[in-house]
Amino acid sequence: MSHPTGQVVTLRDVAAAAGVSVSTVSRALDDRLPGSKGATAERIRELAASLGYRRNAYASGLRRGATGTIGVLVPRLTDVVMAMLFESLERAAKAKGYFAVVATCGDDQADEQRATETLLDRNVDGLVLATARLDDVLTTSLRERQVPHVLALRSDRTSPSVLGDDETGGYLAVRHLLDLGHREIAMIMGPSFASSAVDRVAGARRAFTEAGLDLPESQIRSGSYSLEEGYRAGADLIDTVAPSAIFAANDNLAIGALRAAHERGLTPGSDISIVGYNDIPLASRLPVPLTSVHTPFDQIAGAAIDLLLSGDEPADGYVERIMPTLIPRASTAAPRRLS
Amino acid sequence: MSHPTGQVVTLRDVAAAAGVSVSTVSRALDDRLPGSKGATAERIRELAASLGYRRNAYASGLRRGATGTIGVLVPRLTDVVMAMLFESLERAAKAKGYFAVVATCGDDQADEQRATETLLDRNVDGLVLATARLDDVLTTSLRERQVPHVLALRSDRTSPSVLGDDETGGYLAVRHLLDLGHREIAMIMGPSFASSAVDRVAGARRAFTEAGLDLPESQIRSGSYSLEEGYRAGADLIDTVAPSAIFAANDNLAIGALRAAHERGLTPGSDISIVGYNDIPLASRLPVPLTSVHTPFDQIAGAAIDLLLSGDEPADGYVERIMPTLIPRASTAAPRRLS
DNA sequence: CTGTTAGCGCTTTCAC
DNA sequence: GTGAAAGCGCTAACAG
Repeated sequence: MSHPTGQVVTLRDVAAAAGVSVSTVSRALDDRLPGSKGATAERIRELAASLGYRRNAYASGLRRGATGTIGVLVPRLTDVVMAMLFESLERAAKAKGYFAVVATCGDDQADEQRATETLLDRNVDGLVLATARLDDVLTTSLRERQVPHVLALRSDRTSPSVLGDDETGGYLAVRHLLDLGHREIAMIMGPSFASSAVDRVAGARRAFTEAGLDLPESQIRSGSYSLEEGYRAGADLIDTVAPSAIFAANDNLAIGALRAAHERGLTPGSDISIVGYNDIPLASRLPVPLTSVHTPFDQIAGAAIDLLLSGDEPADGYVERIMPTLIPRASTAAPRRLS
Repeated sequence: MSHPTGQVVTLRDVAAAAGVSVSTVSRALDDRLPGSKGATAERIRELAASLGYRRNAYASGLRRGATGTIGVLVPRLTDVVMAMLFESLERAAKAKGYFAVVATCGDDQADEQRATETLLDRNVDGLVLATARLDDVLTTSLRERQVPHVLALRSDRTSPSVLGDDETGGYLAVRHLLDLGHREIAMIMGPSFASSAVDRVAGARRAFTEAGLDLPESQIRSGSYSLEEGYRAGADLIDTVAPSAIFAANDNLAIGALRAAHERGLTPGSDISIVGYNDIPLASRLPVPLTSVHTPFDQIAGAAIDLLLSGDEPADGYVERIMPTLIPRASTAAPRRLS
């Protein structure tokens, strides 16, 4: 590459052109503190713009000790849920004058560790993690090292977190099925190390209990949040439990279950009801649109960035929960009458 | 945030601990040039590791004039195609010791411009763009400013590009349908500013011509690469042209068309055949698995990174094309006999 | 192979 | 308000 990071116009150039010193230019262009800055400042700013001056983020960051960059860690971006979260974080960060960089680390704890170091090496001012496990070790070390960080979507129950209210979401989903008249309800919960999965089950349980019913372990399948897992678990549940409805703790799982149902000749909505979670864009656009619990990613991301940049250190276990909404669609309906 | 970018251990600390000068340490830790570096070097490296030293990427980048960072620009990450490309680029970059940062810019040309400047402001050593238009203006300015860049997936026919062989892919898709016996084939092409869409149509045309057939404009719909577009176009084609098969230039479009077919009581595979493009993970896991043209993202990303880092400036119009493969699945079958 | 010296581009005291 | 000077942490000449 011929022309790597060769600075085009520097502060020196602007200073020379304006006939002032670099420090004056630096101050005139410093948009952090006061608003207006007198006449010369305005002149300098116009000059800088016309020369095409752009601040060198590295030099600036080196001196300031802060880089205006927020690191985001997600397991994968090919999971639309994570892509949506990142896009929301990117927007929220931008609105505050920050730039978001992302690293992916899969589900491996060692890779998570490595990816975090990589982000920290890039001098990020703080971290948003969507990878938290209930038994997380990484977050402990971040707290010890005093690295500013916020967990999003999933919590370890200790580091500051911004989550969807998963318990309520789980409750809403099952309550919806119960209201339709379903009694044989099974659940595909997702990975048991994720607070989102655990909390959604807890909410589901509450709905059952409230209706004087029970959610036996034999009707719950756990695993990852993948399509395959949904397919496997859905097939297994239909074959062994034959439920009239399935609540999947994630839209991917629900779509996998949809396929299992289809293979067995069951039509979603009429032969079997299926509820997903997150309301990814695809959910409403499937051949049979999927009932799902909508997660407000923009709100979660906004709150996460605010919390990260607020500067306060919240007490251990501090959590903000954003309320989800159930969106009923064609994949759920009253169960078939026994004939 | 209490403890922003406060360097923990610097070269000075390591130098002091080792009883040598900072430049000695800097050289011992410079993993760019020779391999082994004698005894003291080894000792220094161990010491640095035990002290937990991490090079400050900003200071290093400032001095070196290169930052080991590659900027990636995509329209959106919630499009799985773009997410797959980015994840592949991230891996390919990492394998070469680089870090990939991404920015999203939607389909707006002004936002594309802004996002590019943002990436350039972060001193990236080069850019990979998946946003190229046939009438692109941004790429022109990048060439003028001598910014090292490579286009991926889509080309402007001028800047160096690494693409799937879309013409061949389009040919394979239509050839497959023709071989099954289809004659009434319609096409949903995607955005006409994207070379991928245009080339896939060209390939499709070649297959038609070769079979002594024709692809009239009235059987082609263009628009975006979105699910909605697929739904709209699919519905319209079915209602007006009533084709026995549809080739969609993208899996999203195909899935949208699937919904339109379903709404009209048509079962994919038996009543209507549908082919997609890219073979996203979801394609094989739909209730009716989707026939699709597989795009090898890892190869494309690897070639793009290699080309970017090679340092040569390829001639205008230089393009590498990676061969796709057709994956037949249940969504395509021989047409219904006229009864 | 090692240390000294200078400086990447910017920000920030500190005087004026 | 402005400028001179120092320095963020690191690397690259240049001598030795």
